[in-house]
Amino acid sequence: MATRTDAPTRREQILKEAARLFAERGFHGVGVDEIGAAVGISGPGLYRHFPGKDAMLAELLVGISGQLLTGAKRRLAEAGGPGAAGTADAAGSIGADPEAVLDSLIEGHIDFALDDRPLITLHDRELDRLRDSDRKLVRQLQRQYVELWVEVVRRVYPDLAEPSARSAVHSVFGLLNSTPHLGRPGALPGRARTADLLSRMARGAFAAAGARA
Amino acid sequence: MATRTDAPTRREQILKEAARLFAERGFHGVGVDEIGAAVGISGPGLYRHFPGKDAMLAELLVGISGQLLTGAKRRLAEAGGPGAAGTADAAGSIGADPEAVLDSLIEGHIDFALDDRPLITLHDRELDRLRDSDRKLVRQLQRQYVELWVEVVRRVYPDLAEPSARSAVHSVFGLLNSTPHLGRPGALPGRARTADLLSRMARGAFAAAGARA
DNA sequence: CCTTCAGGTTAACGACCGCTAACCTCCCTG
DNA sequence: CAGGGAGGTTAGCGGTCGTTAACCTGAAGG
Repeated sequence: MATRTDAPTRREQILKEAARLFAERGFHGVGVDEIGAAVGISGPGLYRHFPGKDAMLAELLVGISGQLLTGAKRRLAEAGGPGAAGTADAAGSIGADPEAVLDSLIEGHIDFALDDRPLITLHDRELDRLRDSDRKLVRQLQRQYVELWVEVVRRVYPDLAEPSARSAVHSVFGLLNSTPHLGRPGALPGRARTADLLSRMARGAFAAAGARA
Repeated sequence: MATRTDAPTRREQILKEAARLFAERGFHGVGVDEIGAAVGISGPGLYRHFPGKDAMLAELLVGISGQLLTGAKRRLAEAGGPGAAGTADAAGSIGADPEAVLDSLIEGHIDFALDDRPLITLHDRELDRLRDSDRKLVRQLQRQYVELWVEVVRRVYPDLAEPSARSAVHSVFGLLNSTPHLGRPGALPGRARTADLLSRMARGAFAAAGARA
């Protein structure tokens, strides 16, 4: 996957601006004219690229969920190590150092939360505005992502019962997804420092959850 | 403050149902007719109790912020202990055991997050839909609440710089406010167990943030 | 040079929504 | 037993919004 250097397509511009506006004012609070204006065209011109306003939200949410899940699976496979390359199922490849895998998952989620704040906001806020089929798809991707985390967490903290582990995972998501509330980017003590703080807190939260539960 | 035993007034019914609907589908996603239907009257009947739809949201958000702040101040004063009753300013009364104060703040926030889930959802989601004056008021109350936490946290972890402490507080709010994602009430391992888990995780997160920062 | 098509434009339609107007009906009170 | 206010009702207005229709334009291709 080479790094993108070419200019973003009009479609991508639209998705990016729509994400920002939806995050700022909510799906119903943004009109198609505003989205159009944000990319320099006006109103109905959007319909050359998307069949409707709903479709933009759907593509955003499916993209987010898929990206999170894909990234997590990749990290899990990598952390399995070259020695475990032959392992068939991803779940089995958590391997010898589950703690490193958990750290990697945390790091990946933090990267996403810091780099795509509007998407993180949408991700758990506008899900109910989707058509039934899209919503089911997104929920399925989200559930897989959660279950992947739960498995890793339980590998690190075997005493943690599954319902508690799932609650803990959701809570840590809440912690990591708090980045939109951390002030405008620039008021932060630096991206690396913030990422480090979040990572330490997430690990600390899990450790506290897993201690003699 | 005696415990309420009398029936809720119509106004209170409306606010409760409006909070639930706003949390479920967003402020713009709910019509006044639906709010009316939820309390057994229909549409414009609401205007006998509120000057407009905006006013309902405003009252909800101001109420939430005020209630959180008031509760926190009370806990801080109580934890100051009877011996510190003469202390003038609240900030000065954190007293001998700041860790106990922090635990109390956490407990209070958890109670709120578990008992009033729709309000917690609204609290950081629909703030921008308010009139300017109301939004300023809510933000001011929220900021005071945050600053109160920051002071206590820095008392417990003196090595933590202020920006980091503020980030940590916001992150822990994210953690505690994740309760709406924890599944329908009943799928949880019991309220007390959930509260305990959240409390441990919050303390663990703060501890990890404060360790040699 | 003519055609085609991607990607725009403006006008306008139909639905919905917040809110007001006008009216009705108990229930309490002097 | 008047009467007045609290708390409803339905009808409807005005504005907004998503979407469609009809039209335009510049660049690529045979």
